[in-house]
Amino acid sequence: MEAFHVTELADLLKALGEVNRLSLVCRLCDCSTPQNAMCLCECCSVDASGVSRHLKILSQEGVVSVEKRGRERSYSLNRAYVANQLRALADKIEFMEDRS
Amino acid sequence: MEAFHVTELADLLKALGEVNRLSLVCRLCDCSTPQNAMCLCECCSVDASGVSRHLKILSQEGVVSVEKRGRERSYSLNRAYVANQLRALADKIEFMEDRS
DNA sequence: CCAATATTTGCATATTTGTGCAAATATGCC
DNA sequence: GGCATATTTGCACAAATATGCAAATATTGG
Repeated sequence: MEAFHVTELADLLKALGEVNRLSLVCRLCDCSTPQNAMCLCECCSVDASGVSRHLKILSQEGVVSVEKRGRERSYSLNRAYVANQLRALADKIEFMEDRS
Repeated sequence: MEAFHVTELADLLKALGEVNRLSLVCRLCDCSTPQNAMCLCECCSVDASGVSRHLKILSQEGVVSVEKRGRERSYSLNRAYVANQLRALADKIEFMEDRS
């Protein structure tokens, strides 16, 4: 029985493993308040439509949450979720499972 | 000044974010001794040449180490390295940086 | 040296992915 | 209502990626 759903975890890592998306995530790391997409455009080298698509992928993978506010959408990091997933994998990798 | 080299970290995550490669990594997780490629073939749905290519990518990203032994190559996980990278990202994501 | 085994590489290919632009959509503001 | 702003979507396209097969390479063991 696999402790991980390999496919789902791979999807999460793939979402994080693109440089512009990871830049978006790093940018959101340092924001205490939710940010809209226009503001996030500045941190990566794609136009608004590209940012929109990247944020959609991050949202689908649970990396960010989006809240509609007027004509803007505010994005915020799901810090605990992402950190826990990464740490779970780190633990699996570092500490071999006991198979007694 | 960025604590992370975003590009390099993205490359690592991308290497891990493919389902067959992550399967290989998970398989190596549970091995106390280095494994050869033939043996690793069983855990993912690609032929030997595909496994060879995936292992090469993992090796280039520092995920696995390879040791030549006769006509076989033994692969082992760089547990500490990968775990530390993942935890560093987890920490950055979870704990917002102090900008005092 | 030869046969067997393990791995890599060249080639072709199908699929996915990232991207920009322009158009469409949504919504606030006057 | 009508304009301005924010975001999404359709389309086209180039580049990257994953894959299998067959051939090449490496190396062991007899």
